[in-house]
Amino acid sequence: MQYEWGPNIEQETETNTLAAQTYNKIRQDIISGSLEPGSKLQSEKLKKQYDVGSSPLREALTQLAANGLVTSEGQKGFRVVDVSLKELRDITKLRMHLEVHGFKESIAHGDVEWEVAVTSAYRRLVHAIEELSSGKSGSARSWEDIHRGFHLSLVQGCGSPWLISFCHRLYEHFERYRRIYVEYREISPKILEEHEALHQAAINRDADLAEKLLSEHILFAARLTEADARKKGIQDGGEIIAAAEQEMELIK
Amino acid sequence: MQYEWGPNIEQETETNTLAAQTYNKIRQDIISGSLEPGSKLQSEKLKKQYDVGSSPLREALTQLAANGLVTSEGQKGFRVVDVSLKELRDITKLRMHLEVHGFKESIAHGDVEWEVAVTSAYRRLVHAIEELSSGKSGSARSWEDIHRGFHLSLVQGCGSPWLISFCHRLYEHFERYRRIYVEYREISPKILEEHEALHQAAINRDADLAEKLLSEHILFAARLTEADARKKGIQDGGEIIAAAEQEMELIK
DNA sequence: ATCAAGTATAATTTGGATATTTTTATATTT
DNA sequence: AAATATAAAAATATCCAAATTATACTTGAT
Repeated sequence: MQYEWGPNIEQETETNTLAAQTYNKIRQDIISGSLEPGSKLQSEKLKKQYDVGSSPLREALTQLAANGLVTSEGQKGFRVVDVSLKELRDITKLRMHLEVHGFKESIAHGDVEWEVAVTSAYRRLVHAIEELSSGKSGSARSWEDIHRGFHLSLVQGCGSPWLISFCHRLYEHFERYRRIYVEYREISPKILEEHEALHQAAINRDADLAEKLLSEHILFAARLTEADARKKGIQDGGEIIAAAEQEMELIK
Repeated sequence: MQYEWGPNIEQETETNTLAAQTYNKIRQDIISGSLEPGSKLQSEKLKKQYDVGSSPLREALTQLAANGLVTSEGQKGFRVVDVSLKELRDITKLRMHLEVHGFKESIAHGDVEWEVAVTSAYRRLVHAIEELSSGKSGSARSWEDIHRGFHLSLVQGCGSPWLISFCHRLYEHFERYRRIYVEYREISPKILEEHEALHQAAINRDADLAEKLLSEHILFAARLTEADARKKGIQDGGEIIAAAEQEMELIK
């Protein structure tokens, strides 16, 4: 969150403290699902696994806890935060609300720098899709990073560092659900089309279209995730109706 | 953030770990302004001041950094996060956006428990005002806690733990600006009236009125804070127009 | 089966070791 | 002589490993 130099991408700088490196590694492992939801994070095991001492590890876990990827109870250590359909829906609704708001603000107030950033992110996305479909997977950044980069670029121009940081956090948690539950599919032409449309809406500054496209895009991803999560037997939060779908009605 | 037991007040449980206690103390001191914005947080001094060792202190600071009250740069330690009019406006806009949204959601979906909670929070507020104006200040909870309790109760029924947690964080940061800059005034009858109106709107489930009242309430507080901040020479973020005021136009 | 005491395990904290940054002093160049 | 560059010293952030304290488990008695 910085105001002097304008809105920025949340620091991904390779901070060299052990604690920061460990934070990134564990974060990756939680989002990718290799550290399972609800599982206990025992310090001794983690110290061996990530080859660090107590202090950096503890610092990493504390940070993760503050970001909501880990829970920390009293004197009982840390756990990977649990998952539920209820929370998936909550995250989805709020993502729709905030990202759409941020996107429209970007469209209203974003400067040329923002347009350039969106286009760059879009080009990287296209490039990554081409590489993936042609087999060679050797891109520097991962598909996940590039995809996140595009979505966050849309709100990057809104002028509100706070809103941007909230969108980051929500995206991160949403991504965890997707990576845990959605089984890999070929990247369909539909994906490319949707992102192209979003890019166009941004460049054309078409706020209404932007709202419609982004809402649908997020909701579609959420539906897919929820469907696959059900198959794999995620615990239901106890509700029947996907509240996010109601929200959609308002848009149509 | 918990889904099993429904929306809840962010844990204020007296966790007994030293780190948690230290976190609370430093947090208080930052919000109250006794630890000045931008000032360096030197570990040796803090260790003496709060009478703790390195690890709990570091843990507290790490947590504060993740919550945005503290910045931590590379190997250069921690600082109290700086203030600017630009950020005050950002927080204000987003608070208006999110708290109003949460309040309306509470009105739409909140159950009886929520109504009870709002009324309780309101009664505590009235009681506190009476005590303050009659001189005896011996209430258990501080005025700040009670006031925060009331405002957060309004969004408590919205059914979205994520939205609630965002409102918490924004309120916390907004409160810091207020406590640092707004010079103490008698609690005017206006304050009591405004909160009574908010309470009534909640109980009557009047969403439109709720939106109007809460927007105005937040904006009024922001104006007051900004005015006093200018007097005391806060650094301006470089903008001239209070963007939040535009938002108000939409409501009228 | 339930409870209590004792043991084992694991989280938290302490205090000090290591590595980095900042400051100060000295030397070199313009 | 002033300014810049280099090197030593001080300050301070980060990290580790041992000591402490709290929780979880086991065992034996009621």
